[in-house]
Amino acid sequence: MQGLTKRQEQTLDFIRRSIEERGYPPTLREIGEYMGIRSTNGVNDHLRALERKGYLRREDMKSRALKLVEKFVEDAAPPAAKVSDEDLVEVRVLGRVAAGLPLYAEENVVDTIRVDRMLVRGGRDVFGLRVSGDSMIEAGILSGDYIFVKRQATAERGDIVVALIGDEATVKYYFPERDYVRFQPANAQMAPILVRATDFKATMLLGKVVGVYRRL
Amino acid sequence: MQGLTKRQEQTLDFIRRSIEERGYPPTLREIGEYMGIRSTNGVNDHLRALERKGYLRREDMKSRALKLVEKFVEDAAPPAAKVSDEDLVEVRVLGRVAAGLPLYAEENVVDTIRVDRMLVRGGRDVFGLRVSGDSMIEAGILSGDYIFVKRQATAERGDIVVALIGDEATVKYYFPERDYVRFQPANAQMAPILVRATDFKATMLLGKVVGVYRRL
DNA sequence: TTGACGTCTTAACACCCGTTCAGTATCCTC
DNA sequence: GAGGATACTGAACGGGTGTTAAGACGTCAA
Repeated sequence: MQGLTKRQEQTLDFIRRSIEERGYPPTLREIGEYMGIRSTNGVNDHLRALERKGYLRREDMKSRALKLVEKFVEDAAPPAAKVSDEDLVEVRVLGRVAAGLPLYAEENVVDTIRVDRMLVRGGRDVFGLRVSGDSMIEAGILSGDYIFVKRQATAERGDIVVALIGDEATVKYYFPERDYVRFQPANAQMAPILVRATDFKATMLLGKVVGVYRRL
Repeated sequence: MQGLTKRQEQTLDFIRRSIEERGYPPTLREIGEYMGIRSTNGVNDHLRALERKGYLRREDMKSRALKLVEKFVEDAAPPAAKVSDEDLVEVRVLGRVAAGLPLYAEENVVDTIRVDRMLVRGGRDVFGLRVSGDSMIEAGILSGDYIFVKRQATAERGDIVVALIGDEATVKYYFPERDYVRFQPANAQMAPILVRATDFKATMLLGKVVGVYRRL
């Protein structure tokens, strides 16, 4: 009678992991989300079973009041690899690309996010933008993605850059040619933008894209 | 500067004891009752102070989501002045997808990176993987990208998931059909992988992809 | 004196969360 | 075939809970 079913064991495992990794037990709905159970009652059934079989204790009407019965607690000391704060970079998200924006305005900071330096190599002079449009879809940059841009006025041929073209910031491949600069979309249905070399000023280049992030 | 006041220390002690003795952290009102504070906001002030000084971590809008910062559980070394960590999530990068890997092996942690919670909504149960291959190229996931995976044993139709198929972890779209589960690549040149429903076990689903990162 | 900080109150709000009820379906055993 | 676990869905209810606003009081340093 003490045997657990597969689902019950999964439930118990999840609770155990939650306590170990987060420091506090999950709610019914958190368990349900992990297990793919839409109903809190479905989860409750599992908890009642675990309680009845002696693997778990609960207190009525309290959130997260789950306690594993001692003999089933695994005491595995997690290493908790510590990372120093010096590995962090603060990135200011300035706005949307291809949206006609005053990029340098301090007030325009939409958000500030922090990521590991490992992810945005290129030092401290990096800012973030939100992408609008499908012009770089074949380079794996979709509408809605965040891009991390290292501020620099020059770029290598073939880099993905953010450029200010006619008061609008856009993301494109950068191809300097003999008489003009070609800003090439990564989308077969879109034409490149050509800027005459004489019209091209370095200040048009806002920076080089060093990272892409997409939330799903 | 970083020292605790008498009340703050009492608060911290109570939280510590609550976790040790009951197995889960207290609510604001439980703390208030013990401390003789009638107002949840009074308690909140203490918690904010403890958080700011680095003794405690909290998650927004969650009940009992208190966690003692580990190094203060035992020794009382003063905390290094740090920017508030409350918005950060630690993600363990476990290895490469499509590379035949023992995913759960503790030794397999390739790296630990920290990103803002904003970027990986889905809580703490998220791990990272490095992508190999072009099977999801049309979904904007390229070879070499990092993906962030929320651990869960089920998924919705159309989700991008990480699944264990024949000892290999792969990233695919998830389409459950009547008699089988279809794992669909986002690449017109690749065929879907079909798994008979009778062969399909929930443990094959490692999680759902909640984020993509690419370093350029 | 002013200002920053710690401490706490009252109040209101909105979401979180466990509980319960009413079903459906499958599998197993007697 | 009846009965009993197991494993859910869906919905509703009500109290639990974190959050925020606005303010009061005292201490301590500038």
